[in-house]
Amino acid sequence: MLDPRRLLTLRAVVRAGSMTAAAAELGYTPSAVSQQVAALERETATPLLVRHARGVLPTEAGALLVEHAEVVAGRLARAAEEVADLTALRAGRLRLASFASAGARLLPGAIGEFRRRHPAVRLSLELAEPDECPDRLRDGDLDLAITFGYVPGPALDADGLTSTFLFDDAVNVALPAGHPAVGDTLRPTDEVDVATLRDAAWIRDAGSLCREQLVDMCATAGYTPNIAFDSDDFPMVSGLVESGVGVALVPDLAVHQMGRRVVLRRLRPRVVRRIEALTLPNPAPATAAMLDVLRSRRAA
Amino acid sequence: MLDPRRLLTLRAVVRAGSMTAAAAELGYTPSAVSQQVAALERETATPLLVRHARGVLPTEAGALLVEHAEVVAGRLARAAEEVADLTALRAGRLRLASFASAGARLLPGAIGEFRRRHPAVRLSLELAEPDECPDRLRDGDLDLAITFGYVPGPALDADGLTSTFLFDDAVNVALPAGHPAVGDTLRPTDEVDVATLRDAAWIRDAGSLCREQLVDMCATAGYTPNIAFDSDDFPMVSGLVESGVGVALVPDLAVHQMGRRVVLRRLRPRVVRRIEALTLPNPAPATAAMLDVLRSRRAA
DNA sequence: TCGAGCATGCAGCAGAGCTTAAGCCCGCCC
DNA sequence: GGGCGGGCTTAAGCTCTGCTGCATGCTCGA
Repeated sequence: MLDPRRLLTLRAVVRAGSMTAAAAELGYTPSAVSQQVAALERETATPLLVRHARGVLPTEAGALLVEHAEVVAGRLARAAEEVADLTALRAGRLRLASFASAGARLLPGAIGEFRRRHPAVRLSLELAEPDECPDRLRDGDLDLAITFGYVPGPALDADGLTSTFLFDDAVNVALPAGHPAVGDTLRPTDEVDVATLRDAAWIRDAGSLCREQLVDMCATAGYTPNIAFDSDDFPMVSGLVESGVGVALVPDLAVHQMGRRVVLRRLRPRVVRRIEALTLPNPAPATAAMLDVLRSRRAA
Repeated sequence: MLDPRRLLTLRAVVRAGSMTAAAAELGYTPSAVSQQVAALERETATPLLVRHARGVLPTEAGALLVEHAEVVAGRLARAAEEVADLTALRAGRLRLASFASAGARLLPGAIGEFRRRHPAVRLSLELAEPDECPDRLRDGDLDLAITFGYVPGPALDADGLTSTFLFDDAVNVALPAGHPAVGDTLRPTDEVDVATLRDAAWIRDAGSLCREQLVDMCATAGYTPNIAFDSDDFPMVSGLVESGVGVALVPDLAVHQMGRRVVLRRLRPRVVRRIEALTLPNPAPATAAMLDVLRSRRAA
């Protein structure tokens, strides 16, 4: 394969009409240009320029190479330009993933803000559970994932990834209005002790992290929960709670999906989901820009 | 503009899936490849690869650059290939020029031979007088010109060009059968002394070199020719000679265009046209190949 | 005949870029 | 769980490409 550097030098020479003029354009001495061309002629074993009193003219082979050099130069320029567009957020894509409740409550605002700032970036969003996100980020399937981890609870395996704390999402227990474990004495500000729910039937969020979290929480309180139902849909959970099938854990982010006859109370000991944005370290510009948006909205 | 070398390295890395594998392909150490990629990332101020336990994957910007690199690599390969085709005479063009009588007698055979040897080379031929050929060669309008110069006579201005002697084309005088300067005593092998044509009317070849040559020849013999007619068409010259308008100089190459009632005799002192092939020094392969053909036919 | 402009060759030097060696991180296997 | 191996990175050093500066040869125009 030919040396692209020399090919571009040849192009400059033919465009300029003389080695001296090309050298001036390229910021070299005529000697350097002459040597480059000579090397290319040696490489191709063909004369590429006919030397002239007033400069040089390309031979057939020279003209052929210049045509290719034009394409190469054009590509190099376009490549640089497009990468610059990418870094300046005048182009590019951002592939987001999030768990369902953040998708409904947190992201719409952030995405709106991002689109306002960087309208040229193509956005995509899909739902994904926290535990599948790290691998998909590492595989290059995703750029940024909104995940959560329970506190207390095991940390997510985010080795080699950068996690940005967004906020803590408090977890409530959802109870039917007259639940026996609650009685009539409950005041709106009261918390419910996990231990008092020992005999409750549980309606459990089917998300893998949430499944484990319920069991862990009850284990800490000294019992194994009686799980009556698994569901991944909060409106359905709401209906089940309302109709007295059982109680459920409902984080703040999903509260708006609960019917109004459901009673929501904080837990004691406190349980929160730590909401985070997960990215590769050294993220691409669009990803970094979205992190900025998320951070700025956390502050607000 | 981006460094094409580094761009191609990036391409190799992404294709290979790891820097180490790419280094092996390229014949470098992994360290060298890593430095190249790092330099490119510095140059573009953008991460191009995500580092992985089992190798690397391109980022969006990296994939973008690889696409461009593919085009560049393709062009470089095609360029090398096409130049190789040119040098191997599997492609290319050869622009010939010649004066009229060589075009009719010398070139058809040579061109046939050339086409047999190198059928892929596109040939073109145009008529051109010897004195315009050097400049057109130097300007790159022509690749090879068949020219002639009279001997004795001034040499053609072929500065900076290479001339290849082909053969000498003897010049005859064409006379009407019973021309007074000849009488009835002329035998077929006789020569005609230029001096004896002092009083002849001349029909002159209109080609610039030939115009001058007639005057020079007569001046050497001590007189100024009486020019009755200028023509650039040998059949017409033939007719004029036959009908007794005058005499004319006719080189061997044009003898076949003379009518059979015209008498042709060698001149004393001898006059020849030196037939040459004119090219640039260090000619392109197709041009060199045609020189070979011309030389080989000269030998035969 | 001289001077200006251009290409080229040579000597010399600077720096790009390679190699070697060591380190670190990650995943795997015993 | 700890050693191990594959892979990327960094630092130091060296090689060699490729540039500069200058002298030369050439052509053309005055």
